Amino acid sequence: MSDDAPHAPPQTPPDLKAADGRPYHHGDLRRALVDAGRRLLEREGSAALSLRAVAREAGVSAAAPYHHFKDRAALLYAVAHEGNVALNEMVHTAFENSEPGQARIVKVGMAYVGFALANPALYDLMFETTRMYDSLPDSLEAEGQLPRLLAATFGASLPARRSDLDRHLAAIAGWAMFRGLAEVAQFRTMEPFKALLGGDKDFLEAVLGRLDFSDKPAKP
Amino acid sequence: MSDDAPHAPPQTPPDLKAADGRPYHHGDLRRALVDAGRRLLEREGSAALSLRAVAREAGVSAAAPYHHFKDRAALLYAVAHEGNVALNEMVHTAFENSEPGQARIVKVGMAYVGFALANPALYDLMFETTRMYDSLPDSLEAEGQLPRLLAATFGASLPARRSDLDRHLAAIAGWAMFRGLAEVAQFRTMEPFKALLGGDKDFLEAVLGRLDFSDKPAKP
DNA sequence: CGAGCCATCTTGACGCCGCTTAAATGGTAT
DNA sequence: ATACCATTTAAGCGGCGTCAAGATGGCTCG
Repeated sequence: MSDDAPHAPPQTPPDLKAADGRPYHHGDLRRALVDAGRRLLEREGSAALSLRAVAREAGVSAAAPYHHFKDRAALLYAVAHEGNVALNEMVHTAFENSEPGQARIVKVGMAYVGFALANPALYDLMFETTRMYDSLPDSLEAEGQLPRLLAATFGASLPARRSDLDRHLAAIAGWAMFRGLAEVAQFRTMEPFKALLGGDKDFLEAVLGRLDFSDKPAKP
Repeated sequence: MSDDAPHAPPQTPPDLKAADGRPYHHGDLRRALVDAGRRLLEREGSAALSLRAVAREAGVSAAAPYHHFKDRAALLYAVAHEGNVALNEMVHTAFENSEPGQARIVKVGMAYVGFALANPALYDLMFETTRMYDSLPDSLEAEGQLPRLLAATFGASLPARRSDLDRHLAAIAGWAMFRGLAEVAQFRTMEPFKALLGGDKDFLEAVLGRLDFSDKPAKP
């Protein structure tokens, strides 16, 4: 019933790498598996991300990953986590290189959606696993930081007198907008607009320009 | 190379049901399989939607579905399609029972997101398959009608003098907003807000109330 | 410096899956 | 009644996730 492992807990955490020196046989198989996963993801799409394929790609037996990942989902989490770190970094940079307000919203949004457009397979994977991250402890730095960044992005664009609830609702709406746009922007239907506006970048800027949270009460 | 079947083309289309009378052996297995799929979806989630499981649920052999669906994806399409018809109907009703402008945006949005909240597994499936619908011929009524409804919803809320491009961009932004909100609204993180505001309905209304496309040029 | 520990990795196996091929079945039309 | 042919079944292939048991080899401690 407790949160301990079923058998006697070992001295080293079970699925964390050795932390300083390189581990025993392979030389950090966990790292190699995640890298193999990212390679497979780019090469053949997220459907090809099987444990066996990843093990094959890393040159180990089919059961080897089970000493580093509890199951297939755990491996996907690990790959998606790296994506979240990268996305978080891009959004963070966009946040810091912009002034508060509408301009920042557009810049952060373009960073977010641009990442999804540049790494569609990886973003898909992150997307699929987000629902399950959501019910994990928030010890995952990158996953927790991103909502906070967005809250800051949208919250700060509101007039100072507005309530905390208003800020939160604005952040939620903005987050939803980014996620939705990241999805829709990949649709074939969008290509005419992209062509008309001169590419992904201008298309995103035009759509994000429609967002305005400047001054609107939560309950009319 | 042609689009004909590999063997001699039969008199009736291969994967459409018999259209009036009930077919040969089972009595409309295609219908039964889709129903079994929806049942399984609600009971065990979209991961359990295997062809074998659906066949088992319908009480036929594992290979039987292949005479009604080209592959697993085709079955998922069929189930998702029914979801799209239902969603389309709800959105259509919301559209007709509202005045143009901000009020309609909120009503249509609540219908859309409300459907996703009420049928999470089905919406997920629709969501996953939308990307592939997008590259299909638009002979699918419900799938094509929904974007048009949203375009009307957002386009009509713009002042008459605005350009067609503006209307389209507004529709895209709105569509993205709905999709994103349908996703985010299912997160555990949203529960405090829902509790604070008094439930799903008021939460959605509050967030959707943040959307404003009333008067904003496409290129500032 | 040698012996043993124990995490790591392999081998082999089980059940489920998507999908194919060939044979059986049973409405329907002649 | 009979022949046709769509429909369904039976059997099988390779791939998958996962587990149990054994082999391997780096690390630690005597």
